[in-house]
Parts: sequence; structure tokens; C-alpha cells
Amino acid sequence: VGELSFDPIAEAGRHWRRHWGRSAVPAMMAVTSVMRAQQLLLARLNDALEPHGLTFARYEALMLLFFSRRGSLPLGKMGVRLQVHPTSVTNLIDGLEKRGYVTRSPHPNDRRATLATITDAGRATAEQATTALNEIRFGMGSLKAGELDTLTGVVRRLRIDAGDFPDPDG
Amino acid sequence: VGELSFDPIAEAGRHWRRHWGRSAVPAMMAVTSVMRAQQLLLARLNDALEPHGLTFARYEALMLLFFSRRGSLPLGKMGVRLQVHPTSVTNLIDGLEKRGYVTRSPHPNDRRATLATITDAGRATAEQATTALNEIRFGMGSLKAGELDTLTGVVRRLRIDAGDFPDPDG
DNA sequence: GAAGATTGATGAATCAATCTTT
DNA sequence: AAAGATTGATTCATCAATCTTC
Repeated sequence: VGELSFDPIAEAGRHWRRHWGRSAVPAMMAVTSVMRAQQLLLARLNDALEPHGLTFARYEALMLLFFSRRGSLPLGKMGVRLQVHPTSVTNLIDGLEKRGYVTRSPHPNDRRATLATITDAGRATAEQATTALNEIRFGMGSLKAGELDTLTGVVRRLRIDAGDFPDPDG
Repeated sequence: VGELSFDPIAEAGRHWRRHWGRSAVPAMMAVTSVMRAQQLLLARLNDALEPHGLTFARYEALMLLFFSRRGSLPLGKMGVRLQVHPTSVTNLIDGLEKRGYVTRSPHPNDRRATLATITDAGRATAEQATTALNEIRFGMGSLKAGELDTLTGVVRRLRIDAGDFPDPDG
């Protein structure tokens, strides 16, 4: 992937305005920005996590168990929390189990369900990986806390709007 | 993917603060927000584009040709503009070509290079797909123009910071 | 019948290796 | 040797279908 000598998003905005007027421009630029930001951030996070045998998706699943009360959760519950499909949970847990960060066990009360439990090695890796992410400021570069909160706030509006979770002020 | 009864990002923020103090919390929440926003937006955009035989990635490639001066670009140049790897450009153009939106032709001056050219059908689809995206406000829901610009602005800082393009205020 | 999880198949994205042209 | 593009292999995510248990 080569170097760019101008802002491609601003450039696209100019083209857009010329062809379709100004009304759609802010939304189009915002979407493109989010897509590009995600691409940049994911690459940085995965680079930092790779030495620990993790991808960002696996890291999120591991942290969910790390913070859970008993260190274990049913796979279905993890899917809802992470907002991914059941198949993805199976794959994520497969990856974590293969590396010894998690074990599978049958659910004591519901024999349909499977429980994922974080191991000691998983806890140690979770701590180390978090340190690694902190060292790169989660990929957010030189952005100040205020800017980060702004970002989180705007996206929160978007998520409520999508029915991601009920509006607490609603 | 089921329903959630609280904000999982805010919840994660509380756990984080308890274990690692407050310094990392804003960055962690911002990253998670961007990831979730991208997931939501991409799903909406792809739903709207699917009737037109497009994914968002293919849409971006098609619009790049749509706005290009001659309606054609070398594949390498497209990769730099879209910030994707050469293999991805090959795959994207394969998809667009299969649907008759683009044709391949040899570069007149450089026999190593391939030129992608948008067809009339491609131009018509580009217009229709853009109308479809406008109708859903590019997936940005009820966000106001000011909020969209805020989002674009913060991400712009992040992108400059990543060396995505040179800082114009340098 | 519905919930929970897994398997096998498909689509998208990157990587390494290859081939041609410069 | 380096640039431009493609092929084949790997990874990841989702989808449809299946199997067990509720």
C-alpha cells in the first residue's frame, strides 16, 4: 500500500458536492472516515497483539471472560455481549482454547450449553496484552482525552439509534 | 445476534477503570466505539447495496472510476487511492467486471499495467447505488451535520497522525 | 417447536510466490 | 533489480444445515 499526497476523503467530498449537491456530503465523509479509521486501528492493534497469540477479536473475547464474575460464561451469552454470530464465538473460543487461554466445559444446569473458562495462562496473557495496547495508546496516536470522549459520544448516539442498546435517557 | 439491555462499552469502561486506573479508559472506549460503528455501518451499507450487485468495497472502487477524468484508471493507482493491497484490487475488479460494470484493457504506454474502465451500465449502477445510500443517509441515522463533521474531523487527526496523508498545516 | 452449539460451505482480505515488462 | 498484476494458500466472518437438549 503506497503513499498518498492529499486527503482522499476531502477529495471525494469535492466530487460529491459537484455531482449531488451538498446535502449528502457530511454523511458520506463521516462513513468513509469511520471505515478508514477502523482499518488503521485494527492493523495497529493486531500488530501489537500478534506476539501474544491474539487478534483484536480474540482479545475482546478473552477480556470478557477476564472481567466476568466467575471467569466463565456460556458461549451464547458471549455472542450477545460481543455482538457476533454463534459461529464466530465457536471460532474465537477454538482459537483461545488451542493456545491454552481458555477451556471448554459443559454447562452444569443446561446440558445444551457450553461454558468457556479463562485459564491462569489466559489471565496472564490478558494482562500482558493489555499492557501492550496501553503502550500504543490503543492505536489512537496523539489524540487527547477530550477528542477521544467526543468520538465515543458521537458513536454512542449512532449505536442507540441503531437499537444497539436502549436509550438510558429515552 | 441478540438484544442487549445496557451499554456494553460503558460497562467495559467501568471494569477497566477498576483494574488499570483511569488513564487508559478514554482510548479503550474510543477504539471499541470505532470498531462497533464500523460493524453497524458496513452491515447497513451492504444491505442497501446488495440489490445493485455491490458491496461497499466494490462501491468505493466503482465511484473512484466514476469520478475519474477518463473513466479509467490503472489498477495500481486504484490500490493507492483505496488503500488496499494489489490482490484486493484484482478481486474487486474481478467482481465489477463479472457484473459488467467495468472492463479491463491493457495500458497503452506501459505494457505491465492494466486499465480498468467504467461501462455505461457501471455509470447507471453508480447513480442508482448512490441514490440508495442517500436514502438511508449513508447509515448515519439521525446524526446532525454538525456531529458528522465532528466525527470526520477527529478521524482526520487520527489519519494524519498515522501518516495516511501529509498534514496540510504541516 | 425452539434454544444452544457445531460442522461444512461461501465470500472477502491479506500474504507469499510467480510472471511479465521496465 | 524493481514495478505491475495475477495465482494459490491462509485466515477470518458469516450463512445454511444439523444435532442435541430444553
